[in-house]
Amino acid sequence: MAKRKSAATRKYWLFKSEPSCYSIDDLERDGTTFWDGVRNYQARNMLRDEIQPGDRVLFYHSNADPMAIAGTCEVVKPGYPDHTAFDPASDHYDAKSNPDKPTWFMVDVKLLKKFKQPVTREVLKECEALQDMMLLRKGSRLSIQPVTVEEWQAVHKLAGVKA
DNA sequence: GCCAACGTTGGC
DNA sequence: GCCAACGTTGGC
Repeated sequence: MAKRKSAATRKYWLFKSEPSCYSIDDLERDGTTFWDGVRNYQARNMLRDEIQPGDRVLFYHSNADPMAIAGTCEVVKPGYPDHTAFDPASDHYDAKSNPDKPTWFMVDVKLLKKFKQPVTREVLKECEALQDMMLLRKGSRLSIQPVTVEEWQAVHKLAGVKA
């Protein structure tokens, strides 16, 4: 699998997590983690086929107070089978999935930056440059979403951080 | 292949 | 806690 190394070919994404499940503070503690538990085919396809080492990720806290982009991370390992699907003890267990023919995939990410001031959903909604952002569309439930470079930059501007 | 019923997500 | 949007399931 070819690695993306240059900024020119880098892609940008947004990953959602409920902080009660896994937060940016957990990632700060761990440094690197595997992004398990995605059980949606559209998101799976991105994890398996599109997301590459060197790609950048906005870390979004969903179902939280406040809902916010809490920081960023970098993909360090491309898609590989999500072993939690085979573990009956896991919350993400999928009885129908088969280790010989994995259905669900995950990637590894490492923390890049925890924003000192998380960029809240409220602030995102007010930003002119983010009016088309998938995250802000009504009924948008995908937990893995593509982000444009312009959106990536706009979020950093709001965070007061160099992109 | 259609579609109603159901379960989940996630903002409000 | 509510409920709209969405994905999945299963009967036909």
